[in-house]
Amino acid sequence: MEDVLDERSKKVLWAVIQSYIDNPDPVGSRYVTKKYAFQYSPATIRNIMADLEDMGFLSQPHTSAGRVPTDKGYRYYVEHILEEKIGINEGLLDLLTSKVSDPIEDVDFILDETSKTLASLSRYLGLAVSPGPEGSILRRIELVPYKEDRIAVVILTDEGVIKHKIIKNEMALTSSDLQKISNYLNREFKGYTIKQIREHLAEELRRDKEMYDNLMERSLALCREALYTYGSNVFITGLTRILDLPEFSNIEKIKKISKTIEDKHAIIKLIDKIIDSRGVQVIIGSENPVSEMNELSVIISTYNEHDRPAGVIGIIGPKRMDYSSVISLVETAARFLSKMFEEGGK
Amino acid sequence: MEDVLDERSKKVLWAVIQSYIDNPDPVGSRYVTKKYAFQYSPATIRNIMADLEDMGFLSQPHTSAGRVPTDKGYRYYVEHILEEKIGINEGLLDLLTSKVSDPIEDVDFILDETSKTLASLSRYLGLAVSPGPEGSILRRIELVPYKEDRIAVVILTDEGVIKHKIIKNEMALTSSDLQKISNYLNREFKGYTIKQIREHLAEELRRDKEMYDNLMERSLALCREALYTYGSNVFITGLTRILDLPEFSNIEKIKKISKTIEDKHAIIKLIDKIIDSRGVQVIIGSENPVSEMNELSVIISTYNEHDRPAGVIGIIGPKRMDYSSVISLVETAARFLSKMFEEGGK
DNA sequence: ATTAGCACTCACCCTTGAGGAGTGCTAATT
DNA sequence: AATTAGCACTCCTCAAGGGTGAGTGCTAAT
Repeated sequence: MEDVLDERSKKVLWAVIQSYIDNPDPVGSRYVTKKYAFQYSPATIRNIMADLEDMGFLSQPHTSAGRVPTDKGYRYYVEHILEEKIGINEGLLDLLTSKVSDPIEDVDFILDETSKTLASLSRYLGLAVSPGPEGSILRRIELVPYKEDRIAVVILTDEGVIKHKIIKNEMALTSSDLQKISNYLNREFKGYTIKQIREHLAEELRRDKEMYDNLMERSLALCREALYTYGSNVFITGLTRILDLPEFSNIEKIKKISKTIEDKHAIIKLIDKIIDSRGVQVIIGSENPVSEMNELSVIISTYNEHDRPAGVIGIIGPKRMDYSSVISLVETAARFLSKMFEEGGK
Repeated sequence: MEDVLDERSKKVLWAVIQSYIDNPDPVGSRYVTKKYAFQYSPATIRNIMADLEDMGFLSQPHTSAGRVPTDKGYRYYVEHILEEKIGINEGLLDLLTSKVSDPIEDVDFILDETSKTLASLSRYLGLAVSPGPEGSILRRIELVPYKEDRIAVVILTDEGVIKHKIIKNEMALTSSDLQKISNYLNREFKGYTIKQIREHLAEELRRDKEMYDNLMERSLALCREALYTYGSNVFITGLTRILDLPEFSNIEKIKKISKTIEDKHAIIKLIDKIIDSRGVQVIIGSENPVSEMNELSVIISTYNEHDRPAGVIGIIGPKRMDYSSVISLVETAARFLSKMFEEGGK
């Protein structure tokens, strides 16, 4: 969006949004002059506001009400008015460090905690998505005999994700068979991403089944089955807190948001659509392709492992959120996670 | 509660509750005679209702309104009026079988699915709690070297619960050390419950540290650390659906219930308090020791593994729920799970 | 270019009053 | 003695009406 506003208009837009973030009532011209000590009279402000409305940055709920920011207004605010220097949120960093660093846990635990911490500091919803199969590098695969006719497959990746699955031991593999298969799989696939392994397996099996000896064939079949269900986990926390916000005094909105939370599938879809660039991204209201979230804003960022985007961390809240502090929270959390995985992967 | 009512009063109480379950408006005398084709006039019904109110089974929101069942009324209804023959819900059984049986999954997946299915059939909240450390029997413990200085501990229990934890390898154990330790732990503790092992470990370590050789000491320390976090998982699903009920048109109630859902700790406490007898239990409104749930009813049942209560399955809903069908759903789910673990444990 | 003045709009809140569902009581009926 | 009809009474619900006030847009003065 081009930077089309003069300084004075920017200030007014800023004041309106600031006031609206503070308190979701339509903002009047008189209030702006008083609260933000403008040098102009309410009448002048009214003219400016009328211009801003013409340009689509503000709107009126009804003729004789004050103005409310539009999505376009928020967008302009985020891009051109907000302070560029978004700092690191030290409080969040301290909290995360104290919560997560001491006992070394797996990724799901860390992400759940991060999501909760983001939720509690922002008072909105915390969101975290674990690394998907695309970028996760296999560290180790372990086959453990389990009960008479089953095998527990445990997959460990570089990020510390542990997935497990119990599969049927239809081929009656013995304990030592399993040992051999594990060794083979580890030798063959360690260091590849889950996605690569999947593709590789699909191809191998298609190409020529007879090419390999029996044990190897079994290994591949096992591995395929275990990797089949490998996907991202989504953590969304903080519903209770968000219900205190005045915009959720309306049942319909609560329903929408709780549906969004339960249907984590939609979130993954959203994230797939959105994650192309790195850094913190801001999705405001109707910019969101998921229509259920058109009344919400989403601030997300990828976090990296070895400079490769792994998963996503973010905050979901009302459109009138305190963008600068939320962006700083998300930025901080993303850096924290990236650093954590950097260290962990050494 | 004693069976203190004559047939006629029972019928009236039944009619009031039935009507109230159908539609949460206070029930009037005229409505009862019409809808349920009573042989008496509204005036007679009024007299009976006044008696029921004196006994505490009904109450009036205000002088000129109809009656509403009290918790005591529901309790009497459940104990003395409800059909005793609670059948198995075939639809649920079919659904569960199709969802859960085919791929052999671990307990957490099965419980999550069961909870979702209960939620969708009842239109209330589905609840499932995985087996805790008390009764879970260790099947296998596996130590896998993970990255340079860490070990992944994987614990498999009889029910198919898999817990994993990553711990620091502070003692610089080699891969073959780990192998030896696993072997030792499996030999020593297989067949014991997690709780027993915990207690055993605590005692061993307290008694005499020098009594054992170095490796064994290390094993025990590792094992202790890994078992430390072993606890029940709680699955609660179906929030979206429950918001459609008229009793949750009130924000305060939504807040309460969402708090209850997020604070799974409270649920575990509730369940600990309540689970003394087997079979389906009904907790109505204020009977619930957790005060946040005083406007809700909870129907729960334990499910067994080898005739030993393992975890809990249930439904949480408004007090005016259709008790007979909900009880039947919970009963069916509990039997299904018990059977599933019976087979799985063979 | 800015501002004061003013008529106008419209949501919000409060009051009022009609309507109606339901009750309790009493007296009549079976 | 139990049941029922009749009736006065209660009190919730809802819609209509009117006052209030915040806020606007326009015009004319500064």
